[in-house]
Amino acid sequence: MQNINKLHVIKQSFIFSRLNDEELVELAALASERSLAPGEFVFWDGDAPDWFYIVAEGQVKALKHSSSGKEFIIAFFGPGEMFGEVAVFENKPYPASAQAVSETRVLGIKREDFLSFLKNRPQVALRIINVLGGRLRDAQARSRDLAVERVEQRIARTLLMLSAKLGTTLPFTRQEIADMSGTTTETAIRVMSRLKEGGIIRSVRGKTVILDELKLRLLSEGPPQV
Amino acid sequence: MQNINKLHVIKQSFIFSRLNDEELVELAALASERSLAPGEFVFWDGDAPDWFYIVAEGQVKALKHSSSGKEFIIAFFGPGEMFGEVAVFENKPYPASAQAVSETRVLGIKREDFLSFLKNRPQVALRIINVLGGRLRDAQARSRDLAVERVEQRIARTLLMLSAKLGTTLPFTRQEIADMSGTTTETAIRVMSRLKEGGIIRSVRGKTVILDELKLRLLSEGPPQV
DNA sequence: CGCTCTTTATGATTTAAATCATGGTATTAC
DNA sequence: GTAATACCATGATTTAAATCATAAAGAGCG
Repeated sequence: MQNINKLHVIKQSFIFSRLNDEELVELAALASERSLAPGEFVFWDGDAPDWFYIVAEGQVKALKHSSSGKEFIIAFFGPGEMFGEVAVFENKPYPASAQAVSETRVLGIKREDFLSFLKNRPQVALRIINVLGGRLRDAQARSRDLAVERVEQRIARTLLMLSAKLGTTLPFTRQEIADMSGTTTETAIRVMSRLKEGGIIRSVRGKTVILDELKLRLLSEGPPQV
Repeated sequence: MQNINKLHVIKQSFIFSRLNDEELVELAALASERSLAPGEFVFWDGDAPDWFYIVAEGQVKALKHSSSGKEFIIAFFGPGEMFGEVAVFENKPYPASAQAVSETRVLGIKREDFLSFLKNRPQVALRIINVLGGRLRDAQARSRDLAVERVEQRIARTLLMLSAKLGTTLPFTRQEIADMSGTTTETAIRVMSRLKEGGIIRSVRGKTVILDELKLRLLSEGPPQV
């Protein structure tokens, strides 16, 4: 019944995909499922880190607000991806909020259950290290970009990053792209209008298709005037 | 002889501090020492990830350059801290350069040696997860700051972050603070001159002392006009 | 000791991007 | 089917911070 479904989800996720059947069953027994409507929050920035999550279906975005209330999107997570793990490992409040984008189902595992499960599974730990390493790399590259690149390049990089993960069709509004690139909606619209004119992207309401990745890459790497 | 020294360094580091004597000796045998003059590079952005490092003595900074050559300082590492690990785990080129700040000694362990050592040490893996988790949290918070906060607040946060790690006396020039905060040297000087006038910091050439952490925290959290 | 180099300082000017403002056009809601 | 809402678009204005320019003072060096 429902546990079969959980098994499937767990098996699908990179960090658990190498578990044997017995372990999968054990883990599935620890997991509870939760359904979320679009816009609903899985947890809020500052909540106690009681649960470790995997996306089963749909999409979750991690976001943080500035002191003045502006939103910044840290990442999107799709089926099979874990989130909330940093807080769980450190036993500190979640450092960001997690919000369902679409109709979404997640699997949650209680902090203690997860940690004790992990204690005897070095392979899983190594996989987690891999995932965290990759995210750290991305986060640092992104910091650098936000610190020293200008908007046009930041937006280009955001688009490239997204397309590397999701393919050439990106289901995001200008507002969301702005919130990922550290700029305003208006500026994102302006920049992307130019990209459209240049034949680099095509877009309709809430959806952007990357047409010319090469040009986009050039743009992201150097100022046009060089 | 020299191995005693290595042992000491390894034991000092958070991720290895729980190893037993036998394991420590084994690991020390794998480690080679390297001395660096101030300004010398341990590795460059893009190099093959052949070595995993721990700082033995001195200080190493991780930095990245923008397409236009501007420098961005990702982090400083002191004695007992690991660096270069992300590249080693992912087996991808180092994502940033590592440069000795002062007269520095590091211990290097070959990628394969380190990974096979790790395979049978889940406790070490869990510790690494902890460190990576903490760094990821920091990197994401920093991205948010760079994306949505203004210079004054970013600089305040940089100072707070540094003082949380190193104490109230910070051995950095305005230029370095600027490179960590994603701004220019002039702007960092201006902002810090104001902090000085406000009695929040005291400073002499290349050194800054935080006098009023509370005020600094207020400044970092909200716009003064509110 | 004088010379050079680095760090701090400060003013003037420019510029990229934010902000303010307004309008059109799909989509969804009632 | 009309109203309300979300998204895209563009112009005008403002502003924060970069850039350009110049200078002084502390450190290091021959």
